[in-house]
Amino acid sequence: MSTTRGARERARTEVTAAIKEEARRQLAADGAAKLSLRAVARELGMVSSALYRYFPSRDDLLTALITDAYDAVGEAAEAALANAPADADHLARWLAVCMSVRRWALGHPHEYALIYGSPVPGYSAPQTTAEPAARVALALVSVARDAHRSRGLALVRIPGALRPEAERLAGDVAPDLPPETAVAFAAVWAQLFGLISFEVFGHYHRVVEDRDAFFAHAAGELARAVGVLTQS
Amino acid sequence: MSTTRGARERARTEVTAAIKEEARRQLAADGAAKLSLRAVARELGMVSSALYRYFPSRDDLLTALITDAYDAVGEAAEAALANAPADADHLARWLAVCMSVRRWALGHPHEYALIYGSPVPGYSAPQTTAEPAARVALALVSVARDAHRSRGLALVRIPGALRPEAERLAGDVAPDLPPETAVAFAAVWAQLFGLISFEVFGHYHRVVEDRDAFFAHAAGELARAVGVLTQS
DNA sequence: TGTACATCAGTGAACGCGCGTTCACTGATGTAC
DNA sequence: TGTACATCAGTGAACGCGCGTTCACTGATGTAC
Repeated sequence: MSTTRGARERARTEVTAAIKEEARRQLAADGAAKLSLRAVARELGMVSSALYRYFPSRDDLLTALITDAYDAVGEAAEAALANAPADADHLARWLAVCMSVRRWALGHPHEYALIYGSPVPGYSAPQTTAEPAARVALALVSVARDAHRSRGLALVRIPGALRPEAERLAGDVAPDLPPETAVAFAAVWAQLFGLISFEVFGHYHRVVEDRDAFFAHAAGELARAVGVLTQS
Repeated sequence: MSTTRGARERARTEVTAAIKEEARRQLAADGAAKLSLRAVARELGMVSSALYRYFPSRDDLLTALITDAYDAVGEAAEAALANAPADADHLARWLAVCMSVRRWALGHPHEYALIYGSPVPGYSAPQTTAEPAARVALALVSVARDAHRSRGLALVRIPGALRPEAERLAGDVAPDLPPETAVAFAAVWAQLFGLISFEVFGHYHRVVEDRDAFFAHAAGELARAVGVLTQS
């Protein structure tokens, strides 16, 4: 009984996955704006109206892709942490996370653009995406937290005007970290994606050539900016 | 003769400007992907085919908007430099440039997205856009150069692996600056737009609240990262 | 185990829409003699 | 200064296309008794 009922459900999740997979293929080919339910259905050999059994509208399909993309890059970041060699110090683990995010972005430029590029016009992400969106940041925070615990986190300074912001931010995100670090962290978080976006979106063209070395160095400087040090 | 001939030409530039203006309005309303020649023509009371007297295709109109956007933000940056108080030190001038870019971005989010967001799918910017695209970076470089001339630029360090990249980069962009600075500068350049993009694209939602103070602090840290100091 | 009924995936046709681009044309504005 | 011709902006119709979404339907799969 549970197996037969499972059969229908299994079919459903399989078709849902196939739809998303094909949608991702088209995303990679033409970008988010041109993603079309009809084209996806066509490619899957279905009639376009059949997709409405799985996604109530095009926007819902987009939302699913966005959530998946956040989860994918978040998973990459978490895996980088989990797979770091046992003797890796805080800086090495920080770099591993940054590099895994960059690698994912370069491997999935259109999915990256979907979540870190221009917002899709007329579309506003529902609350649901907030949690997966935080995974990369949380992976980095956990490195800072480990460093803090083992006295490997240098204290950074912030202007007095940012004190209240720092307290609030630390309270929301990482109550166990110094508030100053939380502010530096937010800046570094945005800056990391600045480095990656410029590379993925083509702004390094004719500017930065040795991109691996450049990124490694820049990501290391970001670690320094939040106070993550080499010695563990 | 030159006045009459000027009349036709003046009309032409006026209509061209009106088309771009309306296109920018629609860009702000619906985003680049939905920019439509027909809608622009309709709004201007023209027939859609008439636009082809001014722009040979939709892509050419987009290119014009992109060039204009780069010029607009570049002009904002240059104006910030030009209007800085005479007694402003290097750091103050650096901050003025950064803030003018941010202000422009927040005031023109869709034009900003056009140039610093996801690349428009199927569209590739012609060489023509390269020069206006460089204006913001050049304004910042000029601050660093002034600082260097007046011994207000601290030397930064880079790993040996980046030496060749640094030499090449400095040679291309700023032969009068130390190569190490050129590398730091490229990173800071990408990071500045990371800070701005996250704000414009909504990633600070429920994260960073006091955005003015936050940006001012972060931009100051970027100055430090390239070695631009307070004392002039 | 067998039958009556409910659920649900997928069909096919249709609605109404907007798009980029081409083309032959009209009529006004500019140019050359 | 006047006239013949060339240039050019703008028109209106048309081509061919794809889109999101709705709706009544068929037929297979699952459920309850």
